[in-house]
Amino acid sequence: MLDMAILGLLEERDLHGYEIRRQLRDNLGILANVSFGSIYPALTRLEKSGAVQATDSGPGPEGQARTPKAPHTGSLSGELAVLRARRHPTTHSRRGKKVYRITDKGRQLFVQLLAEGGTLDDARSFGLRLAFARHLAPQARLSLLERRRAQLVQRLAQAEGANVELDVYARSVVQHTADSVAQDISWLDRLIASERAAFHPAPADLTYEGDIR
Amino acid sequence: MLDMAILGLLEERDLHGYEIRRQLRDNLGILANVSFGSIYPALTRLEKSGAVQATDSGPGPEGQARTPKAPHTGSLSGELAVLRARRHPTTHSRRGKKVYRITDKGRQLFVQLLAEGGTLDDARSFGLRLAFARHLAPQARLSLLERRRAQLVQRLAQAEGANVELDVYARSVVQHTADSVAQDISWLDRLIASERAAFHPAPADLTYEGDIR
DNA sequence: GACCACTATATCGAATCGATATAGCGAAAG
DNA sequence: CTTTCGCTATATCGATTCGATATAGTGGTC
Repeated sequence: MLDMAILGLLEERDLHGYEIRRQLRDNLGILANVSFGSIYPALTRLEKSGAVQATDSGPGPEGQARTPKAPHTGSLSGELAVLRARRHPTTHSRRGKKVYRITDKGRQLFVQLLAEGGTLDDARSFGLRLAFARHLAPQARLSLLERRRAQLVQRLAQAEGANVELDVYARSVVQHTADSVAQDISWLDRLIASERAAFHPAPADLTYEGDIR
Repeated sequence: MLDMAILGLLEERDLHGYEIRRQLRDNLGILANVSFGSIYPALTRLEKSGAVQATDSGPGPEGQARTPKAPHTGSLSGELAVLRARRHPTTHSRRGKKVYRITDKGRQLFVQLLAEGGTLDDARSFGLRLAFARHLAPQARLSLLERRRAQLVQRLAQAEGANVELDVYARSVVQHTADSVAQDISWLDRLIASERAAFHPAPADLTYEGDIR
């Protein structure tokens, strides 16, 4: 789920982890607040699978590899930090920016994740998918919306006869959630209608121009 | 989060894992669909912490199994049987059940989790908390509602100026999510007003000559 | 020069999910 | 009668995500 979002952002431009998090938080923050504990592992596995490439960007415009200057702070804590870092020499990274670039394989994976991947159970996952839906073909976009709609309708139907024997608070929560789901459905209905209108630009026009089989 | 829900159910009566899942799904399913992969580990850690006790007992005192006369055929009947079973949950007491009972420590933990524990970031967590809010003291209940409200207001404010430079789909998702949050807030407002009315049972207590409408 | 806020990467443990394995049992199907 | 099917019931595994925490460079302020 997060992989898809990251790839979607990298479609626009190359980014490093911190920037990815900021863009997600600033633009889609109300939808999904993603933590670093998710982003960095996600970037690592995307790189490992070949979907993105990391380019170690230097501090200056020359972009050369940074000279590994030792932390000569003179403080005791600094020396201890160096020792600790040497004791765990896993990649022992210098704190430079790692700028990631999407590969062809990544673009392929992105569209696949967008169209089929993952569940569209929760609003989080579906919302992120829809937020990048401009990268989908029109019929795939429509299919995404309709599948989500069907899922919500089913969820609503299941909750129909369940309100019995609940106290005020539980019933209020269930009722409010059901109302929210109903509103999600009508929102999806508007989106679906809009999609169909874009696909058939003259729905009430019965001339021979728009051939429908 | 799940621990709280399990303890809340066990406050009512002793249950085993499968029943816990069914009750959650049937009653609060629209809110949170919990999988066995969460429930059984949760029960294990609750038992390990002393909040619940497992009694290896067979069929409990409820024992009255309804005889399901079901003259149905094939796979279609299977679906119908599922639907009917959900409406009329029959407690089949079968082999090797682990029935869990809440302890005093568990009741203590339950109220603590309900009032303070965990984040109330997502609707899932808060909804489950509120669903069991009858076990809270009135002022703790009010505090829960108000903290959630403040959190949503902040979230909404953060998303104010973020709509720029998003395409149609992303903007639609963000806008719809913001609308949902706004509706959540007014729902909370109604609940808070209702709580305050219950706490001050005579809001129209007008000693002076006043207008009562 | 001390302090603080922001940028930046990384790791850890815990919680949850979805899939899967295993098995008993009742009823319909053949 | 035996097979098959579906429901009940417990458990585990790998993957993902979160929140907390550690580390460190940079730039601005008092």
